[in-house]
Amino acid sequence: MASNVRQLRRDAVLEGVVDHLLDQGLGNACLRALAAAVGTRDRMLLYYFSDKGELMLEACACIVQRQSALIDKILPTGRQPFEVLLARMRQILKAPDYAPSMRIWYDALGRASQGEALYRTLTSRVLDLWFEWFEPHSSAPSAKRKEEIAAVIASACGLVMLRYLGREKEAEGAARALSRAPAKSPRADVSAASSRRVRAVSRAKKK
Amino acid sequence: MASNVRQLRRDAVLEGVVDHLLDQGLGNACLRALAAAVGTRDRMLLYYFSDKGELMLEACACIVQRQSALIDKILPTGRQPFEVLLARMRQILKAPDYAPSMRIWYDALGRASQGEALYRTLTSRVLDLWFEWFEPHSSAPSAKRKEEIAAVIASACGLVMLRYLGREKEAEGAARALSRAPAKSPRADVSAASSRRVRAVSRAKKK
DNA sequence: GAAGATGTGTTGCAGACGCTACAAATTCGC
DNA sequence: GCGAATTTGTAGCGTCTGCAACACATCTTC
Repeated sequence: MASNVRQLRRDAVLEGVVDHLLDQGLGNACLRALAAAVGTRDRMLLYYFSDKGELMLEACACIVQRQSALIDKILPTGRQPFEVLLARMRQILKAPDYAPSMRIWYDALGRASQGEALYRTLTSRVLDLWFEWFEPHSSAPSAKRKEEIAAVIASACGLVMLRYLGREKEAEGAARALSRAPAKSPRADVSAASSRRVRAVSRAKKK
Repeated sequence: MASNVRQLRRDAVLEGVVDHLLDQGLGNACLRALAAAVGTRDRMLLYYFSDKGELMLEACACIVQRQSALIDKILPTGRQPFEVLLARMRQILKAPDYAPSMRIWYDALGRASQGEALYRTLTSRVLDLWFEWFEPHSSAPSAKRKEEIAAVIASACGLVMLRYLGREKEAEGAARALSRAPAKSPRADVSAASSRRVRAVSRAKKK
């Protein structure tokens, strides 16, 4: 019971820290600043969490969970082709609710690529999450499903990267190009087929 | 003449700093460590460069230049379709020579997405470079060329991201999926056409 | 209401960092 | 060879960071 209260307070602190991280990014988040954002002192953070590392780990886990909840609301039901999934993934990543986590994603990516263990596990976990999310939604034959999902994730991340670097327009164009058949100009039939699919997306969105 | 010598020494120091950054990443690179790597003291770095910021900026510019040289060696001549360009871009980004700059790229990306001005200009510059590189190499009609190039850049970055997060296999699969027509399963004709193109890639590589 | 457990505030250490002050050494023009 | 400018070494300031020590407050339990 006493420890129950403690847990509640700990969770509240964690929640506050997460909010602050989503708002400010994890770059140079120091204990004192985090504590101030939650309305307490660094002393308290180290009281609830053994370590700054533990705090960050739990905070990131919390962020992943929030992402998970968010994405569930947006994913269309039923199996969909590449273009639809890509459009949806982009829609998710662009959503105002989701955007802050994307900033954190890139930050974690940088740290992970530098070998920091904490962020390697974090990014790995998020990737797994994404793969899981799409598994029941891809219309690709099961043999190629994983490939197609990976393609969706990779291109969506690339597109959002362009966006985050201020190349919104280029990202839009690239999305269009990716949703066309690779052999677009000489094959009217294919681009017609793919634009039929694109229309299917917008219909799906309205529903 | 004296100032010429100074310039030479400055360049040598810069070169050393760049090597160290490529080797260790820019995460938490501090003046003292950089200086030690070059065989001097932080005092000297601040003698040659007014600021840590100036040092980092010039070092990053230097890295971009090295990238530029590297990529020129790999890009195929003549205009090529999406799949070929994508394959080439991936080849470039995967090249052992290039890998270290990719780590730095992600690092800079994280910092840029957090608003750090220095890294925003840096990433922007690299993007421009990539766009320029591909401009004369895309076989897309000029109206759609920029879109297609953006698509190549975005997907390649996404694929390499997967790679860097330890999803080599998934990245390979995704690359295969992206080089197929989006509507692969129901359309044997299109996938045949695209695999024809893939074969063209390997021929181009050998040359 | 005393004794112990649990929670909170204050203070500051030890190390890292960017950067500066100041002086010694080296180089250069003459 | 000498005076002056350039180049290097040393020391350390001021700040920030994670974290610990210690004391006080509050609560629980009997």
